[in-house]
Amino acid sequence: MNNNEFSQMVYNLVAKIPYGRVTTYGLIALMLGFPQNARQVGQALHNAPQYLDLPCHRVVNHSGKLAPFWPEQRQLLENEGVHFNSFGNVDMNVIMPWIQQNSTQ
DNA sequence: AGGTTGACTCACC
DNA sequence: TGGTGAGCCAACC
Repeated sequence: MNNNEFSQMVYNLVAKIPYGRVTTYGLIALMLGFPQNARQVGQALHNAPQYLDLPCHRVVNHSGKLAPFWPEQRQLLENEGVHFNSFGNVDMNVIMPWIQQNSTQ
C-alpha cells in the first residue's frame, strides 16, 4: 500500500460519484478504510491528472464548502441541480454515502 | 531531523 | 452559525 495506490483508490471512488450527488473528503477516506486521511484525499484530488476527467467538483469538505481557488466549481454543481444554501455552501442533504445504491455493480 | 502548511474533521464555546 | 484549537497525515522546505 503506497501513496500512489491510495490516490488510485481515491480516483476510482470519485469517478463513481453519481450526477447531482456530492460527497466529502472525509467520507471518501472513510469508505477507503482510512478515516484519518481526509487531507490526503484532498491532496490526491489536487494532484489528479486532468485526463482522468474526475468529477472532483462533486467533492466538498464536511461543512459543504467548495474547494478554494476554484470559483467555477459552484456553477458546475448548480448545472447538475445541486442546491446551495444562502451561505454559498452545498446543502447538506446531498452530502451522504451513495455507495449503497451503487453496490449492484 | 524539525518546522510549516494544507482542496480535512471534530469538539467546544 | 461561526471561530478556535487540537488531532491527523503526507508533502515540502
